[in-house]
Amino acid sequence: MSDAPPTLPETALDRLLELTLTVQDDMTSGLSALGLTESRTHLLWVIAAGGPQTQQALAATLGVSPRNVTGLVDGLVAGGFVTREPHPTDRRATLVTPTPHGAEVIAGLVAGRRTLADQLFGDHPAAELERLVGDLAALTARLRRLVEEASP
Amino acid sequence: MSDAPPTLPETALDRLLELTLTVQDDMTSGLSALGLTESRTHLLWVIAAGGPQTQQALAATLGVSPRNVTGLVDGLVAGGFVTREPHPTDRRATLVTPTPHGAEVIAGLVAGRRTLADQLFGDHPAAELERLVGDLAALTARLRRLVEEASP
DNA sequence: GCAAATCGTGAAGCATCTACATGATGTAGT
DNA sequence: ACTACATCATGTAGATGCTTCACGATTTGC
Repeated sequence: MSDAPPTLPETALDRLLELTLTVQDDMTSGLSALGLTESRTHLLWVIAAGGPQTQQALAATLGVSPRNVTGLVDGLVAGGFVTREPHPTDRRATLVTPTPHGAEVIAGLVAGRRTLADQLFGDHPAAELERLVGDLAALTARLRRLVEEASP
Repeated sequence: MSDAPPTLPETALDRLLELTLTVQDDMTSGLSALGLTESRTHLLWVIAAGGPQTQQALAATLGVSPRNVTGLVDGLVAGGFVTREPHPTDRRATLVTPTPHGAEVIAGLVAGRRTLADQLFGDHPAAELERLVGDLAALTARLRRLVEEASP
């Protein structure tokens, strides 16, 4: 097929996409060993950060439909990671609450995150790391702006 | 929940994950407008790069099961992006071949990739870009090594 | 030739996601 | 208080992406 040599910006984008895929792989492979999937882990992580929440709140935070949260919570309940507790004041709602086992797994995830971060970035000089953080943040912000402009 | 302030490496990892998710969003939103999904686009991209191929070859390149490729090609055929042509020498195999419309879409994807790359990186000085490319490549290589060590 | 490997796909199943409909409950307005 | 309307979770139905196992149709190696 017609092969123009990739420009430098194209190379950068390709590397970025490659890294994206690799990060994805790394996450999922580590998670499946714990009996977790990526989506369910994301939900568990949100609960870890924000405490027991209604499924509506989780849906808003995760950016998915409330119906989908029902399914994700079903899976986490089946795995013994969380329970559905009655909401103290609203009988329509349930509070998705980590079990002791779920809390253990969350602690493991937090520790794993730190370990991975150290393995990846631990030996970088602080100045260089801050520059990288700034680069990544700037890229993210720019991408978000592009997405919003495309679909207003 | 217990909130230790994130370390600098943790911040870097968080930014990386954030960027990963944003890239994902950007890709899928642009693609759905074309009637494509990410997986099917990935397959189309491989065909664009390597020409008409058997489904076995596509499965190997994509890293998925041959059975899955059957489904992806089904979708692309239904959308008029590709056809299944008989293999010239092996009557068991089919050559997944882009239609004229599929070729157009591929050309659009190539152009879109360049546009996005320029929007994201076009105004970075070349030296800085090369440094970023190096950083991203090094991160990818390191991650891959970690994945392989974890599951040999 | 004949047995073994290969190609594509049917069948069955799981996970993520969607939109729409429904019952139960909460809230606000009159 | 009673009626509307909004909200919470979930049943139903369907699209997509992925897997493994089984099977018929070939090709290939000996």
